[in-house]
Amino acid sequence: MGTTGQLSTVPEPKYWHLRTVLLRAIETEFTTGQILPNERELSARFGVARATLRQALDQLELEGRLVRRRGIGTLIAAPRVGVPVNRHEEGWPGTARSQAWRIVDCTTAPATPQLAKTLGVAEGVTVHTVRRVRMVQGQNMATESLHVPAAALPHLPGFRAESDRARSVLRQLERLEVDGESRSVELGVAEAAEAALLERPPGSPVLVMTTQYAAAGRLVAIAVSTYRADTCKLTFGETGLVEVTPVAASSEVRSAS
Amino acid sequence: MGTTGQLSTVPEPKYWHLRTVLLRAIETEFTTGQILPNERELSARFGVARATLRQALDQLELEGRLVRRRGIGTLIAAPRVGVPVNRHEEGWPGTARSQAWRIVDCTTAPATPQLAKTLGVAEGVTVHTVRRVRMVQGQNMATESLHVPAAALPHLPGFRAESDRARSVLRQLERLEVDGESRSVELGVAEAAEAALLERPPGSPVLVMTTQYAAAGRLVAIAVSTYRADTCKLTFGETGLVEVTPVAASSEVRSAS
DNA sequence: GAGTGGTCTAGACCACCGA
DNA sequence: CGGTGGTCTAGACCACTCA
Repeated sequence: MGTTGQLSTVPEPKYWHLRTVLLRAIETEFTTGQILPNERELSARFGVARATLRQALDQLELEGRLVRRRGIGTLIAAPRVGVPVNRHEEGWPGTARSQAWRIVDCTTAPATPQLAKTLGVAEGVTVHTVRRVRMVQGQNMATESLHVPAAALPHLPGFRAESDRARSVLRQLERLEVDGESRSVELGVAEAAEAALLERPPGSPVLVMTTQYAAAGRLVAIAVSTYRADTCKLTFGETGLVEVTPVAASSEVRSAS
Repeated sequence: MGTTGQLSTVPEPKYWHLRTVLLRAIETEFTTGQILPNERELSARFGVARATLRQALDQLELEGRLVRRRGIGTLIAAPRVGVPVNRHEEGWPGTARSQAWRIVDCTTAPATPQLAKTLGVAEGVTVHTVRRVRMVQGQNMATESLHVPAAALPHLPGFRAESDRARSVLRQLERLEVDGESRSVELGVAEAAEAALLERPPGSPVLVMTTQYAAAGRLVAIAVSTYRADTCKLTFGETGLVEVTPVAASSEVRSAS
């Protein structure tokens, strides 16, 4: 019905058509880990400039279908890893498989205006910040900055070595009865610091998850987690249902009807 | 010497430095909706090729800071809109402000192999697919394909007009006691069909949310939702906590210490 | 050193928008 | 119409990896 005639639409850009062609090739003729022909050969084979070919590869990389390694080549990416982000499974310190998180550093400093506003505390109030990295399948998948107002942890022992203080903060947080959490997810790019921890170049796409933790009706902590968008699929499972097979684009599912 | 000190780190790429400079300018000298100087002037002003400038703008657009409109110019983007994705708030048909969803079409067809596998049904089983569009603040923010095996809706009335059938499917689904849902979120790009519905060019970044709905321990529906990544921030709120002020990159928060 | 992807250039033409 | 962003080209040089 409402189908806008394909007739009136301008010819598809070359790079988009290329992407589609390459995607089909990836799905039918290549397997995970395999190396594509190099960019100069591909661009010659398709009769386009290298920049145009790269535009197509950029798209496929954003979709998580390709991984490009300097000095090596362009590889078929493995399917994205489903990463659970439930508090009681993996998202909260000390619970279950918490060894997946590695503490990077820990600072205790007055809240910046921005952070104070986000935490709902007065500017300059002391805030503990624990930064850690999440490893999944041997890879750094995410970095997280956990911000906790010192006032929320009344029984924190005195000064210690940085790593000990980090552990103390996490332990104290565990003891609080966290009774609510609110999350948001949006697209971002990795700045220099995160990029280094994630072993990716600056500007790499990431999924930024912001989690607010509440205890006794008050906000006690905020975590800003940065997940690699190329290899991660965040999973919010209440109960373990069937595992999700990638359905690809919904339009593809539909178009098969 | 051969030492790998920070000294030897390669100079930052021009486009990345440009991005940082422009980001600072955006935050300090411009306000939402304002138009940046055009690309040719900016590239001249910074002494780089237009392609290099565009690479910087691409990054900022991916971060949701800029919107580019052909024939108009490059505008400062409004902050991302927090879009609730709770079943009981907005994510489920018929509940509360469901008028935010507009039905596009509805098909009833045998399941493709891929869809059958995802739904956990036999291939070729009849499946209803309702496609709809979610509007927020007057804009199309997401498209969704809701797949429901016909067997899960035993009391569906006979043949009807397409829009009536769509409504029947949604109504029937409401009556089921949905007792669990499992979600996943990953990065994707809009294919032609979604792109048109979202009023964006093909290849635009999107957040793909896949939701499995269970009733009586069985999987009764799967929804594949495609949210505009440029303007959306998905919010998974259990309880209405404080609204999340964008914390920006976690590293920025830290670096202020 | 040979081969790879990453960056950058200078220029061209196109599709779209508003006056 | 003139101005905007979108696409595409042909070429150059660099940083990285591996043999």
